[in-house]
Amino acid sequence: MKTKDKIIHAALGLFNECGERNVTTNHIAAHLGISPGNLYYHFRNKEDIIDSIFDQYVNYLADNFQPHSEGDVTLEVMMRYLDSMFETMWRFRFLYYSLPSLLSRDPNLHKKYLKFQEISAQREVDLLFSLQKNNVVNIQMEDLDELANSIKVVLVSWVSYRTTISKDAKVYKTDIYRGILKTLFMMKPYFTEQALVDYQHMREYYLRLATAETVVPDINGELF
Amino acid sequence: MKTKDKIIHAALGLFNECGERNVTTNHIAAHLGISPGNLYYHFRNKEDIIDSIFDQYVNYLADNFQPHSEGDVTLEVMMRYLDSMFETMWRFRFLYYSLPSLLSRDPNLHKKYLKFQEISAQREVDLLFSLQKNNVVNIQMEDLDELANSIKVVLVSWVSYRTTISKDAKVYKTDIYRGILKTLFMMKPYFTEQALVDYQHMREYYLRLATAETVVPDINGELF
DNA sequence: GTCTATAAGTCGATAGAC
DNA sequence: GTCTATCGACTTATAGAC
Repeated sequence: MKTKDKIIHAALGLFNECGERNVTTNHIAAHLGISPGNLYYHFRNKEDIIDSIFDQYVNYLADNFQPHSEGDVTLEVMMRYLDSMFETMWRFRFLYYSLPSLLSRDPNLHKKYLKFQEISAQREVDLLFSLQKNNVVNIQMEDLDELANSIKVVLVSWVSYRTTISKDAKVYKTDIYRGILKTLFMMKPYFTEQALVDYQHMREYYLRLATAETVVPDINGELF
Repeated sequence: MKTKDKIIHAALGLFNECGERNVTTNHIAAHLGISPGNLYYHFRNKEDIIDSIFDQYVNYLADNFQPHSEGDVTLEVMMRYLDSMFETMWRFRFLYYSLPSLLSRDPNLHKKYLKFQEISAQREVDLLFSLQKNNVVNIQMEDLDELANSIKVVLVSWVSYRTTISKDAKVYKTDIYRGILKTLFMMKPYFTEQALVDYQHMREYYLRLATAETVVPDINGELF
């Protein structure tokens, strides 16, 4: 792996583990066993590193999200979407750990973020609309946008929320499944009777994952 | 006003306006026209200032929240509760601007926060339960806790969320009313038919407040 | 209580040799 | 590409005079 990629990789791992504000360029260099000067040969500054990670994040999500086939959009398709969203947020969780602070310090990143949010908001509305057409949900048209937005709020806030109520101020993988359960629950009042059966199955599935024994993250496993 | 109180007051204003991480003890002192040494005579360190503000926050909420009378708990009572919650979060919005970062740096504050959250969570469950008894909402018992929790997630995340989607990375008072609308919307599927009429009225009321001309906050008005 | 002055440390970033 | 060495800016916090 090239040094530039190594830096991005190490930075992501350390940011996720310790929070971006607590990780200096010196830390990243030391962690890789390279000099600070070398790091600054590859990146103009710390912001530059974060920007690169954000680009990876957007690409990662684009790769892992199959645009829903024009066929039937079932609850399962919706779940795959939420799965992939939460999975990505786990992988890049430092971004959501203190998003306001991150964005206020980097207007360029903020612009990119807003653009990205606009796209995913539209995608969620589309998904709900398709669920509607397939009789999975029954939502009044005037409520559809707002439900999609409510789900989005919980989605982007989840990592941060779980961090605040965690005794050791950390998120674990099981927290992610709880997030999926939470968004499922928010859709529950709108499910049609036949979809409610599927809801119960999915709920049980994610509940099992959410209550699985919490594995203390291994920093080496995280980073390499 | 005593110097100690002046410091707390100025710190709160600056934290809200600029974010706690961007405000140093020197900034606070300079803003008040006192010396850094003087500030450190009154507070051991910055953490000490934040802790004092948090205590004010808890007291403020305790004062402004009238424990719901044992009489009828209507939708209006619930709204007064949400009103006062959001109002408090506006007044102390810097706390929610980057809560995870704040709490991870101050374990003592984290403990206090968790205790406080536990109390308010229980209060929200109680409120929903009372609404249930008064035929305002109709919620299956197994869903009551989860709905209360969902509302709480949106509540504590709202300031942060609105900051991220704001073009200038700031929250305004109108954002607060949108937050109330959002929590109202989350309860909507559970309202009984007669309560839905009240819902529409309240929705219109807060919608007017939310879409009122945005007033650019005056830093002097904020601080003095 | 309040001030001035400054120590002690951190962090981002660069210069210049190899 | 990588290293060593270091600068400058900023921040917290304290010592000691008034």
